Formats: sequence, C-alpha cells, structure tokens
Amino acid sequence: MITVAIGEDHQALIDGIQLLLQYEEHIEVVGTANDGEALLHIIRQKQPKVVIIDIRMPKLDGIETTKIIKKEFPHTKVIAFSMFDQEAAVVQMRAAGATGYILKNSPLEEILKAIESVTQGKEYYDSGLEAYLESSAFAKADTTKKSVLSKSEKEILKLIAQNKTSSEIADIRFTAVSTVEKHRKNMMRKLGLSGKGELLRFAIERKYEF
Amino acid sequence: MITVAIGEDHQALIDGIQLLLQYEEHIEVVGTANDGEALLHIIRQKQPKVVIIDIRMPKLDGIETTKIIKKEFPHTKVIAFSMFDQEAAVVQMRAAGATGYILKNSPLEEILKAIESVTQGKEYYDSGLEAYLESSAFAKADTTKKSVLSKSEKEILKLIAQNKTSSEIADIRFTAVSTVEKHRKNMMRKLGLSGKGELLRFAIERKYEF
DNA sequence: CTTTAAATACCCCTTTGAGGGTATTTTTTT
DNA sequence: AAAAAAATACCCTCAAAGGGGTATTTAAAG
Repeated sequence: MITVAIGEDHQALIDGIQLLLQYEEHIEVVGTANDGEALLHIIRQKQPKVVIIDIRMPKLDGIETTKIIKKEFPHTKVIAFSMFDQEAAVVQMRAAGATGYILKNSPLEEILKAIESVTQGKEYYDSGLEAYLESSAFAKADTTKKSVLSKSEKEILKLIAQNKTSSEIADIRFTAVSTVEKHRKNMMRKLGLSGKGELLRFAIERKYEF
Repeated sequence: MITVAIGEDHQALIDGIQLLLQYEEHIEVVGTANDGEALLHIIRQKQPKVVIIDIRMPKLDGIETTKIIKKEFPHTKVIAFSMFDQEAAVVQMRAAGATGYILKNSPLEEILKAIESVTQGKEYYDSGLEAYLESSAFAKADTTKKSVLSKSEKEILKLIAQNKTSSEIADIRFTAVSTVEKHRKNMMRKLGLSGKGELLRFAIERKYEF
C-alpha cells in the first residue's frame, strides 16, 4: 500500500486528485492540507510514503516544506506539483529533495505515473522538463546548492511580496528602516535589478524561487 | 440532460472536474479546452447549456470569452472558475454575463451546486463572494455595465505592467507627466487601491481583467 | 443641442525607494 | 584564532509615486 499526503492550496485540485486516486487499490490518500504548515502536521502524524506538494502555498512554500520533510523523513518521496515550468523552480525543488515534478497543465494521470516512479526509487519529470535536467544551470545548482539570497533577505523579500513598505517591515522584524533599505539595495545588486518597481515585481512574479 | 463545456488552462483540473461529473447521470461534459479560442470552437459546435470558464486563460481570457459566448448564445449559462477572489474579477465576469462564480480554493463539489443553480436560472456565488454582491462597486457596475477603466487608463495600466515609469509613459503617449499621474490616481480610486506598489501589483497580477 | 464622461494639465505636499557611500557588530566558515 | 559573510545602522541626494485639489478641452451620450 502506498500512502500519500497532498499539500495544495486549491481545494478543488485536491478533490480532483482524490477522485483519481480513490479507485487505485494500492494507493491511499492519508491526508490533505491547504498550506505548508498543515501539511507538515499531517506528515508527522501519518508518515506517508509519498507527498504531492504544490510550490506555491500559504504560510510555508513548497520548497521550504520539502526541505523540512526530507530532513525529518529522508525516505519520504516528494513530488512537486506546480503551474510553473520555470527552470529555477524545478532546480530548487530538486535541490530541496523532490524526485518528481509534474505540471498542472498536464493530464491528471501524470500523478499516477509519478507516484509509481518515485516509489520505485526512480525520478519522474513531466515531459518538457527534461530539457532542464541536462542544462548547465541545473548542474550548477547541484554543486553550489545554496540560494543567492541570504536568510534575512529572503524574509524581507517575502514581506515585500506581501505588500509591506520598508518601515512596516522594519516594525515586523524589529530592525531599523535603514537596515531594511540596505537589504533591498543588496538584493537588487545581487539579482541584477534596477529601477523602482523592480524588486516588488521580482517578489510578486517569483515568490517561489527565492 | 445538462451539457457542459469546460475552459481551463490546467489540464489537471479539467480531469478532476470530469472525474466528478462523470458519475452525474444528468450531466454530460461535451468538450474541454485549454484556452479561450479553443473553447469558443467547442461551444459553437456543441452549444452546451453550461460553460465553466477560468478567468486566466491563454489566447483569450475568461472575460473576453464570456462576452463572445453571451453575444452568440445568450441562453448559455457561464460559470466563472477562478483562483482570484478579487472583487474586480467578480464584477467584470458578472458584467460580461456570468451568473456563477466559484473559487479554486473551494471544494470541487461547489461546481455541482453551481451547475444546478444556473440551469435553474439562479445565480450562484461562492461563499465569501456574497460580500461583493452588496458592495457599492458591484451595484455600480451593475448599472454602468461597462469596464471600470477607461481606454486611456487601460493603456497606461498596460505600460505600468511593462515596467514603465510615469515619465516614460508620458513620452510614449505624448502627454504630460501630470496627466499620467492623474490617470494613476483615478485608477487607484476606481479600483479601491491604496499605497505605493499597489497599482503595479494590480497591473502585474491581474493583467487580464482591465 | 446640452449634459456627462473622459482626457488633458496644472497646483500643493509627503513618503518611499533607489543609488551611492561608510561603519560596527554578529555569525559563520575556514 | 583568523578571515569571510551576513546583519545591523547610519549618512547623503533625488526622482517617483501617491494623496489632495482645481481647471480646461474634447468626446460621447442623452
């Protein structure tokens, strides 16, 4: 019996996946959640063999959640389920420990194939994503491993994406406004951005790949 | 027999909906599409009673597609299916002719309820969205009917989404910077936004519902 | 033909963010 | 223990954007 947990912020999609899996005799969905934190609770309780996880989730995103899962339960297989076919997202999920990556644009049956593959110890990537596997950026991320942005920078970037101004962020983090602004400038330099809305734009468009 | 067509860019979600509906004796899915144009083709051929339509779709977005559907087939019921619970999106879909609006965050069964309701001539709105029904902006849109934003405003909003500053936009449009800034302020008032990055955020996140 | 809506352009003022520094303390990593 | 990286906090300046007006011309709708 393959036990499965699902983390996905769109309940409609969870329902769809459950409808698909309920007719599979050897697969059992032991829990579902709409955010990363709730998903972790379920995983700690039920310890499923496979976790299907959306990259974009409230509270704790798919990448961070995956890292925690793999740390606590190294043998649990993680399959990323995302609407993004961006290379950076694939790279980061793989670095976090996911061994499968399927797209929401693909037929739902892909999930079945992915579950079968990862439980057999194989990796499974949606067609169209294989190109990234060979790419230099993928190989590079494998060696360098760490993110461009530091911990504080990521925190601030998330708050920027949530619409906060520098002074609001300073209040939240109990630091000076000047510090937040410094982090902003450093991030812009690191990311090669320039101009007013650029950092906000980056934060909004690529919430998942910090 | 209620015939249904589905337009949704995530195939996985279409598959989920089909799994749900296939056990309903009186409902038949006559076609599905991943973009607005393909959906129109299907509707013209099959003329379904109900159309479930995602707002965000390639080629032709949900709002535009709905307008065309209601023009060609006024008796076809349209249910919006979106991940956005933004008032503007609800208002515009309703103005375009949709009589139902459900969220992807909600259980899939909501779709069944919505299909039943709209075929009986009733409107169906996801819980949490009713608040918008009474709101002044909604009532207003009901009477005025047309898009909230004017032609110039839409043009400027598109340029904002493309990263241009007010002075750059002024250069492009051969108008004064003050004019562009005035349009910005008017748009913010109309859309109920406040704060610095808000208009940029709106432009980036909701390119489709101007 | 007159009213209304849209587009144009200006005034006032304040806050925010970016671009450029420098400097100190606290963590890591080596 | 020493070196490197990250986090902290400040200096300066300036353009951009928002918040509040008013006013004129140009379309569009009645």
